[in-house]
Amino acid sequence: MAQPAPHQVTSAEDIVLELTEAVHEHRVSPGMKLREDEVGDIFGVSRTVVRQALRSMAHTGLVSIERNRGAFVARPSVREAREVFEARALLEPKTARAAAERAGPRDILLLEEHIRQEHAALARDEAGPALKLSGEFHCEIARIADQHTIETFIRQLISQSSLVIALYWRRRNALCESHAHHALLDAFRSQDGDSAEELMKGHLLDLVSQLDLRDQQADTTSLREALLK
Amino acid sequence: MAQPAPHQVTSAEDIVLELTEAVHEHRVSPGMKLREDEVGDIFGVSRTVVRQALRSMAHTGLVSIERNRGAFVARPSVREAREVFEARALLEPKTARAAAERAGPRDILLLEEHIRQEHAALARDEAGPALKLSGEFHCEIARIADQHTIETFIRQLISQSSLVIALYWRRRNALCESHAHHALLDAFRSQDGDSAEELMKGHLLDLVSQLDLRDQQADTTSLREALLK
DNA sequence: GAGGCGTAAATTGTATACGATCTGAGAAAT
DNA sequence: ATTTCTCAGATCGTATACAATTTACGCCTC
Repeated sequence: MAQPAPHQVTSAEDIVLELTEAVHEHRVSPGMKLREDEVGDIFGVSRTVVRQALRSMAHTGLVSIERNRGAFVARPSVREAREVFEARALLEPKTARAAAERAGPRDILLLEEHIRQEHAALARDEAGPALKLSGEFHCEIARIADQHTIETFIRQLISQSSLVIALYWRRRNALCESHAHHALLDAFRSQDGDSAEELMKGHLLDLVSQLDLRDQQADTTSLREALLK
Repeated sequence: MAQPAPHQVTSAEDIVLELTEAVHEHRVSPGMKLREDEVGDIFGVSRTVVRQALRSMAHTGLVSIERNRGAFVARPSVREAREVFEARALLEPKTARAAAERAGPRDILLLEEHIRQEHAALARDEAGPALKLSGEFHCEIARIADQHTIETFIRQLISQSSLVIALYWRRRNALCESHAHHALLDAFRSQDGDSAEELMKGHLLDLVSQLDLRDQQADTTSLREALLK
């Protein structure tokens, strides 16, 4: 039953990383139950450590914990989905500006390599990994801006965006993405903060426009939530 | 030894609230050690629950946990202090705009009452409670803007600001604060988003300008950090 | 067959136990 | 006197044990 761990992990942080990657790659879906024993068996640790990891992920909004009922991969509501992208709209454009103005040759190379990997994943038709890479591109920009606090927030928002996309994405093509990332890279090359800020703003609007965020309360699991919340 | 809890608490979240309030009111100082069984004795719960609370607070940046060494009230570096206010500068002005445009009579009354309490605390010369209230004013604005995700971020930043102020505040007078809050309230009354945004921007710049953020690496505890980080 | 009801199994919440690591005081060496 | 070493006490990290709660299945009633 308990098949050996992906690679033997020891700490709670390792479990967070494994589970987070699984969410980002859409290998686990919103709403999926995360039983403590089960996760513990998979990674070869006791529930103590699993609980740490799950609570940690609850903090970043990837997991929602319901008392006495357990942990589930979060299911952002339409409203939460909107809020995530509104928060991104406040943080990311200005961060892209700062990053563009600071970016060194080393950063440009990293971003180029990153975009190459995105293309490669898409070429191989691996939607999950492509999506994860696409998110990491945004995190990378925050890192270049050298704003650790903001980077933490953006990471969190990217994570939640991954759930939002799983729930509300219209088409299956993520092709538009790479164009936007390419354009950003150009702005970085010429250290053009203005362009970077505008491009990021537009990119985020583009993403939202591809979502289907009409109110759709009724759902399999949401009855309980509708009555209790 | 173990004197009865402030009020008997049961859950980890209660401990988080108690400790957070203590930090906001500057009853505990940055760097203070938080031993697990000491905290457990105070609140009458086992280490299991205390650890949950401490890890939760580590996530919001109020506590820093060093493996095998324990939890401490966080000591933001000068750099982190700057980053906190740069993040606030990205989030709060636009949030104040949105709040001003949405604010209803009910919200105005709440803010008025809030400012009254701030004054009262200052009049009684209770610097701690006054500071806490001052922070809550900002949180209240985020709440009025009705952006839960952003509110969470702002709460976190306010918490950390509390630590920053404890470490880097120049004067002891927090008088300027209430003027700024009053001006914001006026903007809210007239639903003037533009003013609210500008006032908040200025208010934050004002706050930073009152901090002493010169590099001052050398410190009692920072030697370890300097070598390990 | 549909809908409650009750009890047993499953699952989470909390406390305790035990091993690992760190801290600090005192002795020995330079 | 200073430094280094040693060892006991203190503290943290993880696993396990037990209590509280929820879930699920069978049973009864209609």
